[in-house]
Amino acid sequence: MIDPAILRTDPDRLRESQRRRGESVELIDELVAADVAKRDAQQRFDELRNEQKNLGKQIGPLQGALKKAADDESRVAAQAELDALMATAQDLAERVKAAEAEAAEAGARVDTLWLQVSNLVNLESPVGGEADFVVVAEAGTPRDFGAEGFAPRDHVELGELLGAIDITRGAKVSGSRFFYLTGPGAMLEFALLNLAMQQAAAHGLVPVITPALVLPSAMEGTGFLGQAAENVYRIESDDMYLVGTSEVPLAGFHADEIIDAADLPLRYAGWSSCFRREAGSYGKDTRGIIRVHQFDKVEMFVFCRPEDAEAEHARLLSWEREFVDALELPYRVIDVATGDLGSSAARKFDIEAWIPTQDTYREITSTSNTTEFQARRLRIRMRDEKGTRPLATLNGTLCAMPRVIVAILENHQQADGSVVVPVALRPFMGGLEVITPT
RNA sequence: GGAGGCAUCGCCUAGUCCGGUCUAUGGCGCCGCACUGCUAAUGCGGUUUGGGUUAAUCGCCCAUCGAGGGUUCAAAUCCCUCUGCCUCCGCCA
Repeated sequence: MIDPAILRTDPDRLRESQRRRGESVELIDELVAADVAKRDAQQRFDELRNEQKNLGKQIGPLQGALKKAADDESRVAAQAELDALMATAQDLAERVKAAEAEAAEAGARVDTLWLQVSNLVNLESPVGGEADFVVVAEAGTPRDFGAEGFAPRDHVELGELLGAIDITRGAKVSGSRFFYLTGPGAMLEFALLNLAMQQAAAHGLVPVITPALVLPSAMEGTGFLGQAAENVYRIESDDMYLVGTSEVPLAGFHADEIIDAADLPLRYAGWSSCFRREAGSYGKDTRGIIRVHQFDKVEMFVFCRPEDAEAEHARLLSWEREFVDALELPYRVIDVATGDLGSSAARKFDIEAWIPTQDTYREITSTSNTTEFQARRLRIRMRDEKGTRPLATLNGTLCAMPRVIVAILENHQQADGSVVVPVALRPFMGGLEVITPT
C-alpha cells in the first residue's frame, strides 16, 4: 500500500505510476471519489457518536437523582425528564448504528481499491514491458565451446550422466515440473546452501529457517494475492498458502511491530522451500529444472529507513554479484522495466546467468526495493526522532537452487561430461574438484 | 483431540463479580522543564496506536482494553464466536 496522503496531495503521481506500469489509471479516479465518500461518512458517524456520548453522560446522574428524589412531585418531574432523554437517546442510537454501517462500508471500499494499486514505480526504472529492460552490467565471458572442440550438453543430460538430477522419477511421483536431486546433485545444493549462508553471515545477515505455509494475511501483505495469485498454491482445507519465496514469511516476521530506528537495518537470510503453480507458463521451459513447482532458495530480506532503501538495494545487488562471482559464472545485470516489476516493487534488478545450451542469459536472482509498500500492508513501522512511520523493505535472491545448479553444470562442464566444481564450493563438498559421470 | 486458566495504552499492574463517577489506576522505564558545583535525589508536566478537523501549531472530535459479532440509551465490564499463551490429560515425529 502507498501513503494515502499522496492520494489527496498529488494523485497525478499515482496516475503516472499506474500508466508506466501499464495498469489502470481509472482506478485512481475511483479511489479519489471513494476516499472523499469515506471521510464524509466517517465524519457523520463521529459527530453522531459524540452526541450520543454526551447524552449518555446525562442519563446516569439523572437516574441517581430520581432515586434520591425527596417528594413525589420532584420524582415525577425527574421521571418525565428521564423519559424524554431516553426517547431521544433511542432514536439517536439507531442513527449512530446506521452511520457506523455506512462508514464501515465506505472504508471497506477504499481498502479494497487500495489493495489493487501497485507500488509507485521508481522514476529511474525503464518504462515498458518485459523486453524493455536495460543492461546495467556484464561480468565474465561465455565459453566458446566451438573453439574447445565439443558441443555442450544441457543440464538434463549432464544431470543424468552424473546421477545428479532425476526428472523422470520426479514426474512419476509428483507430475511434471518436479524433480529429485540425487548424489552429487544433492551434495551440490547443500554446498551452495552452506556457501550462501556463510557469505550472508559474514555480511551480518541473520540466518533464518522460515515456515513455508502461511496465513492469508502474510500472503496479502507481501502483495502476492494480486496479479500473482494464480501462481500461489492454496491449501483449501485450512485456508493457508504455500509460499513462493521466503520473502513472505520474512516480511511477516515483524508484522504489527514498531521497531526502534536505532535497531535498523535488520537484515535476514531466509531458507525455505518455494512453491509455484506456474500457471500460464505452459510450454515454457518444459525441459529440465529451470521452471519447477518446488525448489529451495536462500533469500535476503532487509528492513530499513525509507531514506536508506536505495543504498540498501545497491548493497543487496552487490552481495548477489559476489555470490555469482564466487561460482565463476558469466552473467549480466538488468534493470527491470516498469511493466514487469510485480505489484510490490518500485525497482528491480535481475542477475541473468549465461546458459550455454540456450545461447542466452536466464534469470537466476532478483532483488526488489519494495519501499514502504509491504510495510504498510503488514503494519510494520519504525520510531525515530520524526515519530512513528512505515519503514522500507527490500528483498534479494542469494541462491535459488535449481537455476544455479543448471548454470554450474552447463558452464563448468567438460568434453567427457564431467563438471568442474567452482573453487568456492569445494570446501563444502569434501574438497571434491570434479564431478564425474557414474 | 479433551479439561481448565489467562489476555488492559513499552514492562508490571488496578478495574471485570454488581454496565454510567473509566476522560482506564498506580509503579517502573523513557522524554521535557525546574531546582542543584556535577551526578544523584526531589518536584512539575508529558509518554498506546490509527483517523478526522487545521495552512500548520495549540486545541477539539472519533475509534482503540487480544480479534470479530451481539445485548443495551450506554460495554474494559454482560453474552456468543475466533485467535494466542499457560497448566493438566491423550496421541505423536
